[in-house]
Amino acid sequence: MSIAHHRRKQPELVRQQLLEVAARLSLEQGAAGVTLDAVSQAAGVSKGGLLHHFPNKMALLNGLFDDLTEKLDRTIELEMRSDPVAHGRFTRAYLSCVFAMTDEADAQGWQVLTIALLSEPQLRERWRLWVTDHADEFVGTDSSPGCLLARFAADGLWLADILKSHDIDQPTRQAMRAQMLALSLQ
Amino acid sequence: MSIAHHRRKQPELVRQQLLEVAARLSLEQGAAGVTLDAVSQAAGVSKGGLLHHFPNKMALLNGLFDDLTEKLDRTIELEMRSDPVAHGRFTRAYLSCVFAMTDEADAQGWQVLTIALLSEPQLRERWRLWVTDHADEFVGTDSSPGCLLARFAADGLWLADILKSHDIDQPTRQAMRAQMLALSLQ
DNA sequence: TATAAGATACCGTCTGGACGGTTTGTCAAG
DNA sequence: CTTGACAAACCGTCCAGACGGTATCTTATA
Repeated sequence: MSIAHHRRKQPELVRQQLLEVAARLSLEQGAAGVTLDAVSQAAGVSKGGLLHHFPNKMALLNGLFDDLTEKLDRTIELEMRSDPVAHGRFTRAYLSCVFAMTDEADAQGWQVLTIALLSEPQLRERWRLWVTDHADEFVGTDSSPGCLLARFAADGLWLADILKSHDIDQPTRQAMRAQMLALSLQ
Repeated sequence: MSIAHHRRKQPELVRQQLLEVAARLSLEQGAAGVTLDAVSQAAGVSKGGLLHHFPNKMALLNGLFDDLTEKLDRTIELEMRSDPVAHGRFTRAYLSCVFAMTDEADAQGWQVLTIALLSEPQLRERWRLWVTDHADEFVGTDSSPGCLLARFAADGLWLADILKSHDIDQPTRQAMRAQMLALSLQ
C-alpha cells in the first residue's frame, strides 16, 4: 500500500539506476561502500527490489561489468573502423578509449570496476578473459612489443588517474599520447 | 596453558609472520579475505595476539605499507647509485624494481598492497604521497614525458602481472624493457 | 473488447553469520 | 613481581540474503 507500489513501473530504468548508483557509491566511499542497503536506498528502491533485479551482490557487479565492457567493445569497434592502418589498430582504439575515459567524466564506472576487479577474484578472471580474447583476436596486428608497451602505458596512466597519484598537465599528456601512437606503429 | 604460551617468545618473528600471512591471504582470496580472524589463524596466533601487535586492522595494513615502501626505497637508492647517467636515473631504478618484482616471487607483498591500496582510501592517499614525494625529489631528472611514460608502462605491466591478464614470453618482456630504458633517456 | 489469470516488479521485515574490536585471564621472562 | 606476549571468550554492528507479501502489467480467452 506504499507509494512506491503505485508509481509507474519502469524496470529497465530502475535497473540502470541501480548500476549507476553502485558505480557512484564505490567512487565516493570506496568499494566497501557498495552494500546492498546503500545501493538500494540511494537508488530509491528497497533492498528487496534490488535483489529482484540482481539475485545477489555478485550479479550486481557482473551487471556492471557487462554494461561497461559492452560499451567499451562498441567504442573500440567504432574507433577501429576509422583507422586505415592495420598494424596496431586495436591498440590505437584502446588508447582512444583510455584517453577519453581519463579526460572526461565517464571514467566513474570504469574506476569502480578497476577497484572491484582487483578485490574480487571472480571479476579479475572475467577481465583476464576479456584481455586474452582481444589479444587473440588481434594477434596478427597488435602483438608486437611496441603495441603491448603502448597498451601497458595506457593502463598505467589510467591507474594513475584513479589513484590521482600524478598531476599531469595537458601538454605532457598529449606528448605521451603521441609517443604511444608511435609505439603502436612499431 | 596453550602451546603458544610455552613456546619461546619471539615477538618480532610473529610480527613478520603476521604481515607475511596478510599478504598471502589477500593474494589467494582477494582483499576481502584479509580478516583479523583469518590472518591470526593462518599465522598460528590468536586474534588477541594479532591485536597485540597491531592495535587495529588499519595498523596492520599500514605496517605492510611501511615494510614494503622501506624495502622499495632501499632498492631504488641502491639501484640509483650504480647508474652514471643523471637523466632518468630514478625512472630506471623504478623500472628495475618493477621488473625484479614481476620476475621473482617477492611480488606477493606488493600485489596485496595494490589491491588494498585501491579499496582503502587511506592507503591510496599514502601511495599518492609516496609518488608525489619522489616526483618532486627527482623533478630535475625524471619529469620528461619519456620518463613518465616509461614509469606508466611499468605500472601497466605490473598491473597485468597481478591480474595475470597477459602471458608475456621472456623475449617480448626484454624487448619492452629495452624500450622503456630508451624512453627514460628521452 | 472485457476480463480473468498469471507473470512481473516491487516492498518491508527478519535472521544468521561474519567481522572488528574489547576485556579479562594466563603464562613466562627478566 | 612486574611487564610483555599472548589466549579465549565475548560484544555490538553491519551486511547479504531469505521470505512473504502487494501492486501493476501482460496475455489469452471468451
